[in-house]
Amino acid sequence: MNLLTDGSLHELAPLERQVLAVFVDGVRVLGLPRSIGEIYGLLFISRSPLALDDLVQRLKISKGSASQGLRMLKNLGAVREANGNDGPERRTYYEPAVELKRLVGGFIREQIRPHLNSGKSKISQLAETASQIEDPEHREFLCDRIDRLDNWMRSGGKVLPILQKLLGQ
Amino acid sequence: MNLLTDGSLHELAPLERQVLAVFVDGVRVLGLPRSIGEIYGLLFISRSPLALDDLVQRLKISKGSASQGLRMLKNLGAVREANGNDGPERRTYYEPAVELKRLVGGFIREQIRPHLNSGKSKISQLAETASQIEDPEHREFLCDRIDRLDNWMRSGGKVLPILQKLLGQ
DNA sequence: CACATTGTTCAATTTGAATTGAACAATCAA
DNA sequence: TTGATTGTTCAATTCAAATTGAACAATGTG
Repeated sequence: MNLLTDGSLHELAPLERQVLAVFVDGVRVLGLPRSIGEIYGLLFISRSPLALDDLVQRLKISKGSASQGLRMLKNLGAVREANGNDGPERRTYYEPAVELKRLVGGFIREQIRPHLNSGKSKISQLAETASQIEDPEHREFLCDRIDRLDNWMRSGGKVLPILQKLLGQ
Repeated sequence: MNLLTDGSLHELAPLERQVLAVFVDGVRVLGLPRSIGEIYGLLFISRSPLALDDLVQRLKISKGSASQGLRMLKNLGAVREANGNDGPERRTYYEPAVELKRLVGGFIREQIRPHLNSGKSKISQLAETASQIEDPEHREFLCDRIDRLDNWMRSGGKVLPILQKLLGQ
């Protein structure tokens, strides 16, 4: 039990609620679940790192959600374990990564790249299939479209690192 | 009734199915509904423009879905009405916009910008609220974080047009 | 006009993803 | 060892978003 009055047991303040709202619909745009926004948002607006239990109590979510949410945020590199500030505490505390560069990088790596890659392999299959069409005119049309698709993917792949660089301040 | 054998009444060919699959999970990454991917995908891989009824029959979706899907795609600028190829046909036929630039532009305009804007206004409210916190240390912390949030938004706003330009070939 | 065709709207339903909660590890302390 | 604390897993449930389908425009045709 934490003896310091750090507010972990209180209800959310109005300001905190508003911040959470911003993050909740921020992550929805990115196609991530609401709880991810709440967890990251609360860490973002908290002065000291929080443990899983703090999240459960203050956000009124289940341990399961908190655990899974933290895992995803760790994978995204959006959250890290706070290195033990005082003695050998057992619980692990988390703090947010607040550099836009890192957040964007993690999102691209975890959410965008995999889709781009699986897309590319699907498309080379498509090209194969299309090249075997009988009717020459139809085949030409299909190959043309698939080629276009392939170019989209390439463009995407090229733009991502640039994007990352631009957002690195 | 179309007398040309353009395949509108047939089942989807394997190749078409594969293309749809690519688009379906393409749009899922963007947080758009599956039907959007199917509709756009079928238009993309069809040699001639299709009418609402063609979509209903070939994709086996309801008229409602097709209508709403086409509306969204029109708003995104991803689909346009095919200008009457032959006489005064009553149905309207649709064809896909295939320039990446246009697709990205529409998505940014319709899906990203609105969120950025509403986010900005929420954040200026937040800054207001935070500046009224009593405790100076806490206030400073909060203002700092909110300022950071604001910077993220600005960065986003600046990067979008660059992104658009980069994808314009 | 009556009737057919094309398309829209929106309440009801379905579906898929997020969340819960209970059982289960794992780690430490007495 | 037992019990307390911290965290994970996953089947069951809940919930929000997408889809349906039926009623309703709108437009053309004889």
